[in-house]
Amino acid sequence: MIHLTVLRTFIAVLDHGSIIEASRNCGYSPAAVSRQMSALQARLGVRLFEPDGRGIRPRPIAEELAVGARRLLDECDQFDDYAKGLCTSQNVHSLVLV
Amino acid sequence: MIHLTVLRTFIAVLDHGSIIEASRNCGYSPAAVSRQMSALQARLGVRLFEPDGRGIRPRPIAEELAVGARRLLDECDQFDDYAKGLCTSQNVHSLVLV
DNA sequence: GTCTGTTACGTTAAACGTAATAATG
DNA sequence: CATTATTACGTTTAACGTAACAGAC
Repeated sequence: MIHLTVLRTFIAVLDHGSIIEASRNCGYSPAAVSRQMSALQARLGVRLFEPDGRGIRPRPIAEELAVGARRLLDECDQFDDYAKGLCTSQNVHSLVLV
Repeated sequence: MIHLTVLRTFIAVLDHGSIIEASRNCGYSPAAVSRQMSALQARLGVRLFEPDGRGIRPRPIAEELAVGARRLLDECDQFDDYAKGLCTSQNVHSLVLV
C-alpha cells in the first residue's frame, strides 16, 4: 500500500526543489528524504528525478504524479477534519447527556 | 497522520463483525487487530466499539466514521491505479523511443 | 573547498506474534 | 469447556540519524 508520509515528502521535494530543503521542512535528515524517494521510485518502477548540477531535477512524470498525489493528500486532510468533527460532536453529546 | 493500514483494518472489523474474523482476512493476529483498534480510538479520543457478549458491537459513531474511511480508501486505490497507469505508459515510451 | 545527494552502518522505535488472562455463552 | 477480546512479554523489522563518500560548482 502507498505510504502517505512518503507522498508528503515527495511533494515537499517538488515544492522546494531539493532534497536538503525538503528535509528541513519535513523534519527528516537529507538521507531519510533521499531514501524515501529511492523507495518510491523503486515501488513505481520509474525514475522521478534526474541529477542536475549539484542538485536534482524532477522528470515530467514526477509532475504528473504530483497532480494525483496532491489531490489524495488533500482528501486525507479532509478526512482528518471530518473525523475530528465527528468525534468532537460525539464528545459534546456525552457531555450533555451523561 | 492517519494510518491507511489501520483504516483498512477498521473497515474489515466492521464488515466481519469481529476482531477474529477481521484478523483472518487481514493477515494479522487478533492481538494486532485489537491493538490497532485501541490505537485508533485513542487517536480519535472516542470509543468506536462496545463489548457485546463474547464479541464487540460498533457504536453509531463507528458507522459514521466508516463512511468517510471507505471513501478515502477508495480514493487511495484510485491513486494507485492512476500511478500505475502513468508509470506503465512511461515504460512503454522508453521501450519505443530508446 | 563548499554544497548536494547517496550509501554504509549502527541504533531506535513502532508493530508484530505468542502466550497468558478475563469474560461470556 | 469453547470462544472472543485484551494485555504482557519478548522479538522482529522498518525507518531513522550520523558519518563517510562521490560528484558538481
